[in-house]
Amino acid sequence: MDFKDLTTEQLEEAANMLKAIAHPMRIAILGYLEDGKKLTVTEIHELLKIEQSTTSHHLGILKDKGVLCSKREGKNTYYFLKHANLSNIVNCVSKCTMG
Amino acid sequence: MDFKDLTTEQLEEAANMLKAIAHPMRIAILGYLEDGKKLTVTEIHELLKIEQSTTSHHLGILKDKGVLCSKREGKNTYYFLKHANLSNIVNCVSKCTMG
DNA sequence: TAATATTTTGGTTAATTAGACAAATGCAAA
DNA sequence: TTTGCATTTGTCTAATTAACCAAAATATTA
Repeated sequence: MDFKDLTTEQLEEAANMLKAIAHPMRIAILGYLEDGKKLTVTEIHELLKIEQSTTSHHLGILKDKGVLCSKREGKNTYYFLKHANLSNIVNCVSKCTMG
Repeated sequence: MDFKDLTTEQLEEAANMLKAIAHPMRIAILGYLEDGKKLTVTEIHELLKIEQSTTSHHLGILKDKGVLCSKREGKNTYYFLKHANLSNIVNCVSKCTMG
């Protein structure tokens, strides 16, 4: 692939996705959503020990920018990765912080 | 790898790297630096048709957050990827904006 | 030394973002 | 319908970021 072929719109969409991911809490959230896992807002807020409404905000940002999808089932809303390979991004950048 | 094992510091470093990349111009810059390519500030500013000092600013951000390295040779400063696999990030997020 | 080319830094203003809280909405069971 | 749980939305202030321009710093050449 040749990135020089990306349009301005595609560059901005890509930037928006990365901007959505580029936050410690949101990276941690993605860490829990590998391999097609689906979690509710409450589960994530308990796992990460952050305010429930703050959790919802972060999930909303990730969904809005095309990183996550959500599906309501009864009282709960389950969140999960829109593209499986988005885990690679977190994977890759994490590797860089370790080596 | 288990992201739940990442420390707060590592999460923040990862977030800072992604934040540095998460900008249309900076994604475009990384697009030109695949495969170990090295380019000068002037070359990049001409390729992207943005102000020279703006280019330097963007490169400085990428270097400061550990995405790029630089090496001065004579009058010129060459910039290049610090980790080869950082191309994967741009690659991955670009794919998501195309399919 | 002086002049030129390349790059970095600093100052400014406008725009965006984070985090907290409160209020409102959606759903299910009694 | 009323109650309670889960989630979303709105509002606010503080902090961060972008882009431009001008000035300074670094290195080469005359």
